[in-house]
Amino acid sequence: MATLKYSRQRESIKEFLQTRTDHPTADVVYENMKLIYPNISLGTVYRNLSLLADLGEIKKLSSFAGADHFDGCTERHCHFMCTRCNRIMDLESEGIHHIMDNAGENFGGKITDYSARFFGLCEDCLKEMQKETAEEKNKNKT
Amino acid sequence: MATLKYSRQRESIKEFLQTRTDHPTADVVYENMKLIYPNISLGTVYRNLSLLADLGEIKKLSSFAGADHFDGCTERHCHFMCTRCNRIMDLESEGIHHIMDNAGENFGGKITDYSARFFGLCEDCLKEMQKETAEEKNKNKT
DNA sequence: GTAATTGCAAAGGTTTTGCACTATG
DNA sequence: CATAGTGCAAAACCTTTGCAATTAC
Repeated sequence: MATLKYSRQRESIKEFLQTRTDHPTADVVYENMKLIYPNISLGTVYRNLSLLADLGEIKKLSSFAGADHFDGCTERHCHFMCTRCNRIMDLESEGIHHIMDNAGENFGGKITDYSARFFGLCEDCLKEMQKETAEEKNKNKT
Repeated sequence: MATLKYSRQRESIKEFLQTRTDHPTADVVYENMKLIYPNISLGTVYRNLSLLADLGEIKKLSSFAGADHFDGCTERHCHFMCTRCNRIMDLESEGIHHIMDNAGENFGGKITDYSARFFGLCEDCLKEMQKETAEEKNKNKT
């Protein structure tokens, strides 16, 4: 196995992800890294994101739409994605881990991990929608 | 909204997915459709998969790893992916739907759907691994 | 010095799209 | 005959990779 050497770029990428709660994509990480290292390349960002994920220091969130997202928080937790504004938010989910047991009950293999994602409207969009509905009603009255 | 017209290709794609339980990728669908329509194009397959998913007649399983997978079964259910052979299998999951309530408890928005995926070793791979472990032990003895 | 890491650019895999043509209703 | 759907090819998109130069140890 290759010995790990320090890299400023990798350290910055990790720190950046840890300060963000919005699960940025590789491209967003790249744009932000360019502010610190104007010559950094997208390849370096991808290589480091991949390496950090392998080391377990960040998490890669595949399977939302389009590009992968990255999460600086490595504790097992769930995500919510708003179908209106596409924001991805963390969700308290201690009480959910037990579904691994549920799922394993009628299953001959061995379940060691899971990923749960929730979809719907975030608080902000819910309010927006309610506002719009109210406006619709007013319009119909007049 | 555009009026829908019948298409043999689309019908075949839907039927094909309904006979399969292994969640094929677009490319696998394409290869199988070529047996029926030698001139069918990959673009047509993608367009129809996308259309069928929008109509709710199939389900798109985004990025487990690499290409998207498609599921002819549209009832809400969970999936298991074996980390050894990469097979994707359906999982009984009636008892899991309630996590939507759990997740909604401390959440200001509105949760309307979820997707849960499980990872680990499938029954076959579990047995393979046990066999290998046994062989290792024997080797060490002699 | 040796080997890991970088920047760059080219290539890879997957999916979408513009266009002229064909088939459905 | 109007227009949805098709095949083809090019492009778009996201990610990985080969290589020579740089940096860490």
